[in-house]
Amino acid sequence: MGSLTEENYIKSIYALSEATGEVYVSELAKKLDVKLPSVNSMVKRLATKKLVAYAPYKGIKLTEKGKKEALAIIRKHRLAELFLVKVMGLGWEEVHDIAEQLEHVNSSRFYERIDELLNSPKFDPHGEPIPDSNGKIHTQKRTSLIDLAEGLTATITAVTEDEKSFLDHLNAKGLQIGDAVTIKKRELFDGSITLQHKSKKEILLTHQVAERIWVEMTVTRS
Amino acid sequence: MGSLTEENYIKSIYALSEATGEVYVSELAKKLDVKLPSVNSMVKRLATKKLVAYAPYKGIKLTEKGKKEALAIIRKHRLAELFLVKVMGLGWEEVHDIAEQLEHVNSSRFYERIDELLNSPKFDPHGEPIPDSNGKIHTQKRTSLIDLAEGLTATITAVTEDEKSFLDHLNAKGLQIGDAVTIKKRELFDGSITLQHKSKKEILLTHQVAERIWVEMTVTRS
DNA sequence: ATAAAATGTTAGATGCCTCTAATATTTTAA
DNA sequence: TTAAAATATTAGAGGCATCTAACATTTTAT
Repeated sequence: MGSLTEENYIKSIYALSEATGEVYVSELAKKLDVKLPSVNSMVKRLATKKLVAYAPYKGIKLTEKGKKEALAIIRKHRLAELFLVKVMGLGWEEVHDIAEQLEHVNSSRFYERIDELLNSPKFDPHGEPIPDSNGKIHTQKRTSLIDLAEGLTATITAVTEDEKSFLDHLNAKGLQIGDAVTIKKRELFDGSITLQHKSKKEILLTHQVAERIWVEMTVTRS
Repeated sequence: MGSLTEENYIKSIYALSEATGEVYVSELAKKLDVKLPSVNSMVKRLATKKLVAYAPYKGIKLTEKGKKEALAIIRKHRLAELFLVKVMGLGWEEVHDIAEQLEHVNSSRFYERIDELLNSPKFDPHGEPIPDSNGKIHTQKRTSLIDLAEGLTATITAVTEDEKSFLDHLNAKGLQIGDAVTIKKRELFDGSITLQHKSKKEILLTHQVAERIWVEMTVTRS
């Protein structure tokens, strides 16, 4: 087990490499809110521990060992988020910061039990996949709001994006996980979508927002 | 908020001072499993932060500020233990180490919610009182197994002692929080007690063990 | 009352993680 | 193609938390 700081570096390197492939010292410094030399010396330490492969002036890459550690932390983070929402009844927009701390708890028993209580979930409340205990991510086809034709009804299952501003936006519109919505109108012009919500209110979502909302089709009986 | 290490020092100083009044550098070193000079320099740091009062070669005392911080940590520890047992279904003997980590989580929301879910509990699963959010401990008369007369029936509500060996001992005897027991026989000779348990088994407890078990009298209707 | 034992402190070093200031390399643009 | 801009590294220092070795004080027991 590395230190808390080390875990945060590993996690950030993983996240950045998922997003952009290569990871640079400057990006990492920005993400972790530390200065360049701090990153430089930490990356060197991580390299001696064989957690990253690193050559000066070149990008940073996680080794297999590093990747495994990253996935273990991400698993804990996402399990924690789901647990905070489903078991503890916290709002999806307020769980991220708590999960940032819980992800560093070192107790297989604790996370085993969370996994059991949640019935080995595959996605966290923001729609991100939860790696299994071996670090394997089971990706699975998912349908976004923008994939639905007009008139269809579906249930919101998750959202991507951890950002509080996004989650607050959805809350302000009155949307929650589990809500049933019907596509009222799809604007060809700007890709925005008008929903019919259970509250009977009509809700207008921009394309940018709608594509981040995952749904499950409501089965229509014949 | 102090560092994790600082919190552990504060907590240990509080625990030792509860047990013995005065706290000495050597006791603290033993409890925290570090060498004397480490304690010495940390205590000096804590003194400059006004968390402890300290004069060389004299004992260590928490200031009001230090005491407040200690009680906040203890509150979090005990809430966490109860939560792990009651909400997550973990065994009382396995929650201590996890709570040692959760007690450092910095989120009033998290602990507010735990407190709510547990309905503002007054005692943790080991029978220790839980300070309220102002650091006040509501002590309250409690009845131990050794206070009961023969023939009386009561329900186990908690135990003192955090030690795994003690908790394992009780588990081995088949005793759990919530179990109803009847006092079958009290030995004058050695203070041991024979219980009638719901499982219909008779259980023999030494005085030393029985006095650490808290019970609530079962109300007898007329 | 003093020597031995127990306890506590100081000095100086190390690892982790961060910083600023100075320098080096790589990329980009004139 | 070379100067400017962007990016990365090194050097050196500081705070936190720990250690070992050497020294100081207090307690205890003869």
